[in-house]
Amino acid sequence: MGIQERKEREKEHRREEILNAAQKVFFTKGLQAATMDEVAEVAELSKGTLYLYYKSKEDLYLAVMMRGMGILYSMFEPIALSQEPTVVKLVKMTEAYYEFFQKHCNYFRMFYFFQNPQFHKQVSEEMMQCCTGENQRVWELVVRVIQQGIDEGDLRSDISPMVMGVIVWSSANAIMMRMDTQREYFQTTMNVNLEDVLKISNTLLLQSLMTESAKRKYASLFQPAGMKERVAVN
Amino acid sequence: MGIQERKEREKEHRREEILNAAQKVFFTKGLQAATMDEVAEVAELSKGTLYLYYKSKEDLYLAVMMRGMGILYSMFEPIALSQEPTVVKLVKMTEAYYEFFQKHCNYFRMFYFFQNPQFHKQVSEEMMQCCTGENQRVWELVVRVIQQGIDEGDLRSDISPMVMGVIVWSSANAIMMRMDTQREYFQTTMNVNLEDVLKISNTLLLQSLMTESAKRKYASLFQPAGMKERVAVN
DNA sequence: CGTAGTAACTGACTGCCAGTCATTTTAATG
DNA sequence: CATTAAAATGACTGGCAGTCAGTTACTACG
Repeated sequence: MGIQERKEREKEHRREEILNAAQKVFFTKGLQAATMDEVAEVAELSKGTLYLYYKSKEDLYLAVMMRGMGILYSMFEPIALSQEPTVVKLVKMTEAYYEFFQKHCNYFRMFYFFQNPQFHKQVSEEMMQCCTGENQRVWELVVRVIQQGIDEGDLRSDISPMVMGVIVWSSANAIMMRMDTQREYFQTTMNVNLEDVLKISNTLLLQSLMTESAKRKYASLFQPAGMKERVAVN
Repeated sequence: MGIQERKEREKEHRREEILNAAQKVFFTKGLQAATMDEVAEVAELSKGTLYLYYKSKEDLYLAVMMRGMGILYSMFEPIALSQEPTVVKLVKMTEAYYEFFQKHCNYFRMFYFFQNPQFHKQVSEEMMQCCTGENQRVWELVVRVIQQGIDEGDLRSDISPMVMGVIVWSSANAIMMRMDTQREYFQTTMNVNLEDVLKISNTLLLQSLMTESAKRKYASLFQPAGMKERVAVN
């Protein structure tokens, strides 16, 4: 009975095609302005069919967002699994997240909505669990590296790895969100370069989480984080 | 001609009443689920009248949000103008922001939308400027205090006050947003208490922005920021 | 083949809501 | 009381998410 299996494959393929169409529309229009009619048109299907595969516009939106999470995971994984020193791994992971933000800005933007509780209400239970699961996967990667850093004595042992993770992640996230929405505003009206802000913030936080011995060991990593020069203008 | 003036007052009063009604509805339903019909009903006016006073639902939403900004300003101002040492002021301001978050959570939530570029498009130019102006007012208060700290030698001089402001503000904001949306999630599945995270994050950042002399001077301020105990469970 | 049965798909339709505008109400003025 | 301007109204429009009765395509079996 290869037919059942072929049908499964075709169904999966349809799901993907709908996702491709939705991605195009959401990327160009955003959640609000995108319409299911337009997604249907791009997918060359009727609107009704979309609802056979996804429960709502919001579910579809999250399904696209999950692709982004997958990409982020695939960028973090090789770093986490590499043989480099933990502190280096952490620096590389923050850089990777910034790279993700730059190269996959549209996915990054979708993460906004996941933060908004109003949005949560419009999403099906399953999709929500699916997302938190994917989220968890990425998160565990981060925490594992931090734990390793603590075990090796490079990171302080008086703060739990999860707490460290939340601190570093949240602040990087917040600054990148600002880059996305207000980069020019900060640049022109305040002469603040948000790329510098991100670098400085990451450096300060990471250093304050490191042990004294690690600071000495990895001092060279942070030396050229140019704070003085750019600021001196003012 | 006192009549003109009375009419002006009445008009202003109407505007306020509409705002009160809108606030009630937005606070209970959120932006999406709230309808202009409902606001009209609560305001005991017809829907058309709302549009004589506010250009759109989103404009009305931002008008309510501005009240929140005003409250925040009124909480920051006395601290900024007080005669206490700068480092103490900064600590108090972070505490004040947390207090704002707790007591005026509904306003805090509205700030989310202001961050979303998709939302911006639906707002009139005037209202947008009005908001950024109010935002600026609060911001200047923060930057002024930081500048003072630099001048007095308590804060490092190699990072601009604006950059420091963005770093501290963004990270506090991000963590409080998480408190609002995922407090239980973090508590139950990860045994992370976000109140601790906020405190630790603020402490770490503030300390890394302080000069060596200031760290010695104000060491007592940060001593009891209990990191070890709570975490030791795990 | 042909036909019964099922899975996939369709698009007209419903309900909801933001925003509009012709009409009505209110109130100031002479 | 008549005139006029300002304020308020609510029926209406257009657009969209989501539905469902009906159609089509595909498979299995006699």
